[in-house]
Amino acid sequence: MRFSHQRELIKKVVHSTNSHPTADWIYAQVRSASPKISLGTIYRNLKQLTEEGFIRTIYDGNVARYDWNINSHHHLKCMECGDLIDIQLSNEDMTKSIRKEFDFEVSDVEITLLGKCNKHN
Amino acid sequence: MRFSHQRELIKKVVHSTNSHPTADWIYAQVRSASPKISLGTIYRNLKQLTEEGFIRTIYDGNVARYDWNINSHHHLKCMECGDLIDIQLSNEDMTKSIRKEFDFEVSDVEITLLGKCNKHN
DNA sequence: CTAGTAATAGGAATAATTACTGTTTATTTT
DNA sequence: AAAATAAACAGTAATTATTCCTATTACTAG
Ligand SMILES: [Mn+2]
Ligand SMILES: [Mn+2]
Ligand SMILES: [Zn+2]
Ligand SMILES: [Zn+2]
Repeated sequence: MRFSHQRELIKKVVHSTNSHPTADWIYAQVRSASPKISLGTIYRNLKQLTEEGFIRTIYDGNVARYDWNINSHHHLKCMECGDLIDIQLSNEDMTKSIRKEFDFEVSDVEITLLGKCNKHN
Repeated sequence: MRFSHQRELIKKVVHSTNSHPTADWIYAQVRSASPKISLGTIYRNLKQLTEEGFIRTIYDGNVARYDWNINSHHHLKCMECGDLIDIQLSNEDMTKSIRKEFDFEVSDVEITLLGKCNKHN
């Protein structure tokens, strides 16, 4: 993977926020620093950055979001405001018991817990 | 919700398979019984059936899939063939500890475990 | 039967994402 | 350092999934 100014910017933007941004949001941010960038470049690089392990892609309903935090963690999704909140759940036990019971080799666990966050009490 | 022939067909198709079909697949099936049906009708009714609790909508990456099984359960997703396999995980403990720790009221848990199913050993 | 309302078909519109093409640019080779 | 090579880019078209709109059809209550 060759160096690219655009990719560095994209990486920086993803790493700058905790909000699990969409491609579109990232596009808007990167644009202010590099106005000629195209959305295709955003998507292409987000995919590359994911493949190289610099960021993670997560799915929120039917849109992709990007996460600087590549450590294994999960999300609480508020049904009111849509926020995704990071959460840590040990999935080692799960992985083991699933290998045994289902003969299925788990390599990644995607968990989203839907509900209401404390802003809506 | 008034009776509709089309909706009954759609419900029947979803209930006829364990494969967590997409709207498109359902469309193809329903079409053979009711060739004039439109994709809009499929989506509208899938949404209604979900709202009324006859089926569940689940997200597989960025496409919606539909599940006749409305009981709380989760899925193993094979990264090789894309199959979704039903799995039961008790999420009561999880829900409780999250209420305590995050002040977040969980109403639904979406879990997808990505990996390889036993077809690929 | 007739009015009112719910549902439909068909197609247009939108949103997210990917693919294509000619041009630019980083890196390698001379 | 200049030329050659190949990766990356911008711009745009195409695709895919989904929703929205409109005129038409079909139940249902009066
Ligand atoms: Mn996260
Ligand atoms: Mn299922
Ligand atoms: Zn919230
Ligand atoms: Zn498989």
